[in-house]
Amino acid sequence: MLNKNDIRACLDTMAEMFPDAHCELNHRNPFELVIAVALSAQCTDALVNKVTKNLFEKYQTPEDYLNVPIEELQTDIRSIGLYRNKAKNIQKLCRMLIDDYGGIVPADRDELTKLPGVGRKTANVVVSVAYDIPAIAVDTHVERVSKRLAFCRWKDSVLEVEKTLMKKVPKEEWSVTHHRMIFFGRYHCKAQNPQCPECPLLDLCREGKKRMKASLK
DNA sequence: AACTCGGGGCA
DNA sequence: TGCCCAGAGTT
Repeated sequence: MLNKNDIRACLDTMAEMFPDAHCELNHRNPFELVIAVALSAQCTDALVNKVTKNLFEKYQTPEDYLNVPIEELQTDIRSIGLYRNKAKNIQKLCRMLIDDYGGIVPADRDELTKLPGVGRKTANVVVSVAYDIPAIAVDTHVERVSKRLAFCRWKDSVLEVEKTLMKKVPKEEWSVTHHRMIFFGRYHCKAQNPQCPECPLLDLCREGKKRMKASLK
C-alpha cells in the first residue's frame, strides 16, 4: 500500500487536474441534499439533477411529499429508475423526519443511516456537504481509484476503504479528498477505459503500470 | 458475499 | 442490443 506521502502527492495531482471538484448534487438545504443523494443510487448525477429541478419546485417540505399519493411521486421521479422503491423511501423518510426528528435533517451520520434509502455513503455526503462535518463518502469511484492506486488493499470492503482513507488523509481534507477522487475516477480513471497512457500518476500506480504492460503485448 | 431493483444514456 | 450508472436493502 502507498504511504501517506505518496497518497498526498496523488491527491495534490488530482487537485491540479480537477481544481473545481465539488459536490454536483449540492442543493440549497440539507433536506434537498438528502433527497437528491438518496435518489442518486445507481443513476447518473445528470439524470438526478434533471429530475430534482422540477421536484424541488413542486415539493419544499416533508409534508409536501406526504400530501400526494405514492403514484404521483413515482411519476415525478420515474426517469431515474428504481423509482418505486425510491418514492416509497422518500415518503417514509419524510414521515420519520416529522415524527422522530422535528422535521430537521439530523447532522449525525448514524442517525441519518436510520432513514430509509440512506446508507453510509449517502449519510457521509450529507454530513460533510450540508453540515461541514469531516467525512469521506466511499462510492464506486472512490473505491476503484483507492484500489488501483493502492491507497488501500485490493480486497478491502467499502468500510475498510473508508477507514484506511481516514487514517492516511488529514481530517480537514476529508471532504475535498472525496470530491477530487470522484472527479478523477469519473473523468480520468474510468471504470471501463482508464486514461493510463496520459495519467500523471502512472509512476505511482500499481494497476496502471500493470495495464500498460499488458497493452504492449 | 451475492443478489435485486430499473429507466435512461451511450457505444 | 448490451452494458453501466455519486447504492441500499435483503437473504
